[in-house]
Order: sequence, then C-alpha cells, then structure tokens
Amino acid sequence: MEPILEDLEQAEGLAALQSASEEIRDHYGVDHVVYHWVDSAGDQYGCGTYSDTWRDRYLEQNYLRVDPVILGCFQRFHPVDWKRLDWSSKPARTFQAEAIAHGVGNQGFSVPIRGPNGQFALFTTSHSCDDDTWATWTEAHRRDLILIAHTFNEKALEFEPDRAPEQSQALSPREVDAMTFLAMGYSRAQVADTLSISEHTLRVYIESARFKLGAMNTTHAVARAMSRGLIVV
Amino acid sequence: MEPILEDLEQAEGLAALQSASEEIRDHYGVDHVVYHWVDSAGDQYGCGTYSDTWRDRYLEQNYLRVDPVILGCFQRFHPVDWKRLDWSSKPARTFQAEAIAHGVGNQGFSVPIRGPNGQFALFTTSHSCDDDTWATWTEAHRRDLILIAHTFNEKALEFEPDRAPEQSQALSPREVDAMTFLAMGYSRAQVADTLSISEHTLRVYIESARFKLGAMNTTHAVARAMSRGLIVV
DNA sequence: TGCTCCCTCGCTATTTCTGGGGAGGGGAAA
DNA sequence: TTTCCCCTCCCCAGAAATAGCGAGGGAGCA
Repeated sequence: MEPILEDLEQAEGLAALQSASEEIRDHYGVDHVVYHWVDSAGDQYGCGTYSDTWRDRYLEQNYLRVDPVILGCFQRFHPVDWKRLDWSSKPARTFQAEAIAHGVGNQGFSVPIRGPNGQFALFTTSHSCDDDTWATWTEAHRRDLILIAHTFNEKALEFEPDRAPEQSQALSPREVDAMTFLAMGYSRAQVADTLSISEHTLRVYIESARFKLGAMNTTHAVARAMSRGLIVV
Repeated sequence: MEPILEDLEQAEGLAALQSASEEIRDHYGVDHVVYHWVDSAGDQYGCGTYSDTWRDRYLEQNYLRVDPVILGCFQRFHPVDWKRLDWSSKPARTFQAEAIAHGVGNQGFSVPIRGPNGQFALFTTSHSCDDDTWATWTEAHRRDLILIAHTFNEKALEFEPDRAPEQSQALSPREVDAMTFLAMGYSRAQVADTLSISEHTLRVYIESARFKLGAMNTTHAVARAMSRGLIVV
C-alpha cells in the first residue's frame, strides 16, 4: 500500500492521475479503479479504468441522475458496498445490466468524498467475484481506499484551482454576525434585536459587508460570504 | 496506530468517543485531541480533551465566528497546519492569545471533514512544541489522523442521527435555476428575464423552494440550498 | 496628531419582496 | 385513469429592503 499511495501523492497533472488509477488497479488486482468528480451542476470529470465506450454512454445517457452509486453515496458519509444500495427501481436495473455488459464488475465499493463549496466526488473500485471474496477484500483494504480517495481528491482540487474561493477583504465581527443571522433566515428587525442594536446600525453592517464582498444585494452578500467560508452556517 | 483506530471503530456511544479521544492523546503524546462538529444552525457538538473552562468560554463568546481554524478549514479540503492559517485580523489575534492561555498548544493540525447535507466537522490535534518538531510529527502521522478523523465522524453520525441535517426534498430544475441566480445576486426581475419566464412564475418557484427547504425568506432559502449542496455558486 | 476603520444612532422616499387569492396544461408514476 | 408534481401565467395590498443624506465616539497606527 505505502508505495502506491506515495506514487499518487507525487502525481503531477491530470494525466498522472489517470496512470495512477491503472497502477492502483494492478496493485490490488481488481477490475476497475475510478475517480469521479460530480459537479452539482451536472458537469463531471473523472479518470479511471472504465472503457471509453462505457464512459461515453454514461455521459450521453446522463446516467448521473439514475446511477444508484451516485445517489446512494450522496446521502452517506461512510464508504459503501454496492450491494447495500437500492437497485430496485426500473431505471436502476437497466442501468445495472448495461454497466455489467460494459465490463463493470458485479461487485463494487465506493468512497464518497466532499470538498469545500459543495464539491462531491466518488472513488470506486469494482470487480467480478462472489460476495464473500469481495467482502473479505473490501474489509482488508477499507482504510487504504479511504486514504487513496482522499489523496485523489486532494490532487484533483490542486489541479483545478478555479475552485479555490477568491480572497476578499475580511469581514468585521459585527458584519460576520449580521451575515450569519441573515443566513439563518432572520429579518433585519430580528437580527437587530438579536444583536441588541438599532436596525439602522445593522443596515450599516449589511451595506459595508455587501461592499466588501462586491455583492449586489443581501442575498448575494450572504451567498458570497458562505462560499468564501467567511461565515459558517 | 492500528489498535488505537480499532478501539475507535468499536466505540459505542458518545462517552466512548470522549474516552477514545483521551486514549489517542496519550498514544501520540500530544496535548489535545478534539473532534468538533459544527452544526448548520450554529449549534455545536464536540468531544475531546480541551478544558471545560475553555470550551465554555468558546461557546459563550461564540468564537466559532472568529476562530481561524474553523474558517480556514471550511475553505480547504486537505488537513492544515495552524501556522498556515490567517491569524492576522485583530479578533483572530485576541482569540489566539486566549486559546494559548487556556492550555491549547501553540501548534495545531486540523482535518476538515464533510458529510451529507452540508455537515461539517473538524478533527484537531494540538500541542506545545517548536515548529520543526511539530512538522516532523504531523508529517509522520498525517495519514493516521485522516483515518481517525474519518472514523470519528462516522461514529458521530451513527450516534447522533438527530443532529444530521435533515435531508430536504430535492429541488426541481427550475427551482435550482432560481436559487442559483438569486445566489448570484440577481433580483427577481433579472432572474425572471434570464430564465425567460414571468416574474410571477419565478415567484412560485422561489416560494416552493422556500417551502421545501423550510426557509423563512429568500436569503434563508439560498443559504440552505448552498449549505446542503443543492446549488453551487 | 492626523488617518483609518469599527461601532453606534437618525430621517425620508422608493423599490423590491412577500403573502393571499386563482387557473390551466403536461408528464410520470401508481 | 387518476393522482401528483412540475411548469406557466395573472391581480392586489401590505411588509420589508434599499438608496440617499447625515452624526459622533473609540481603537489602533504612522
């Protein structure tokens, strides 16, 4: 495990991630290893050992919205065996049949990963074998897979600096208070009351925060403060 | 490392997490080990080895809004050494001085952790020593700490299902559009124009999104949609 | 001593948002 | 086939936010 993870940690560029996934597949002797970044907007980026035809088919059919692996992992924190997901719906079943026909294993294990700004990605290993063999294998390598997933995402974020929230002037404590309570749904009057200041004073904070954040209105200011990590809600 | 992580994996109940953090502290010989869950409402839950007085002071002063560790980790994916955070603002400085006076080490290393529906938590180790010693230690145990952080969060989610942010009904595509443009600072008229629908129709979307998200007003709805990862801005 | 930034408070007018109704067509699932 | 949700459009009145002026005290810095 150690040298595999170190190779990954030293990868430079997206191409290196691709070859790292092949290396990991060979090291563990599984059929497939895939890192899949899912943007909430629906955009996707991935690297791994699935066939091109399957990947194209997946994108073309927008299976993102159907894939029980995506849907299941999105609501979980812990890594999950594919057997524990809900494959009962009809679209899920046709998806599953097609996936297996394209060489995706009948067994799978996926680690959900989340980054700042709602980033979401999956690290998946899949294989063809019986349930017991797979259970033993995943149990043995569970920790490795979590660390590999983490490293993959770290690298992916590193190579895509667009995601980094732009720096902006820091907010004063009172401005942070104001933005925070507004994000919690309080009206101006309620916020002013909570902070024990006049509504006029509060307005000055909101306006100065809006100015600092380059925001057009209160909602925009709160959204920017959140996505830049200036407030925690 | 192995037995420590296994103890943690077998912990049952919150009290066990508390004693696990003490065990981890002793095992690694650091001053403090803390797991800190930052709830979306601003409520917090944590367990760890900080003194009660410091914890109470932290809550009472609402240092959550000022703590550079929280704010810094919130924008990052990778674990972070406290030295690399921004301690320059005045509130941050006074916070830092007070933290050290309360026995929090001058060195620290925090792992951000994110779960479904915008859940966010931190796993922190802190210590008093010089920079080189700390750099060597964190480098040596970085992977362990990531796995411990992951396991802590898994356990916390398991034991406190109530705290897990309720997964809200999914938003319809139009509702997502509306929330997204509002988060970008557009007024209702602008959003309606952009989506080529009447402002009245737009309002229906905003209201249904607000209802689904349990939000009191537009700003609240946008904030919730963001923190639950339903929209990305 | 100026300078800047933070915190606090005031008024008025205008624009925008919110809450209360209602209506019809389309698609997917049960 | 019925039911449910999604998309689209409409009116009106009251509540809330925004824009434009203003003021002064305090802390920290060159």
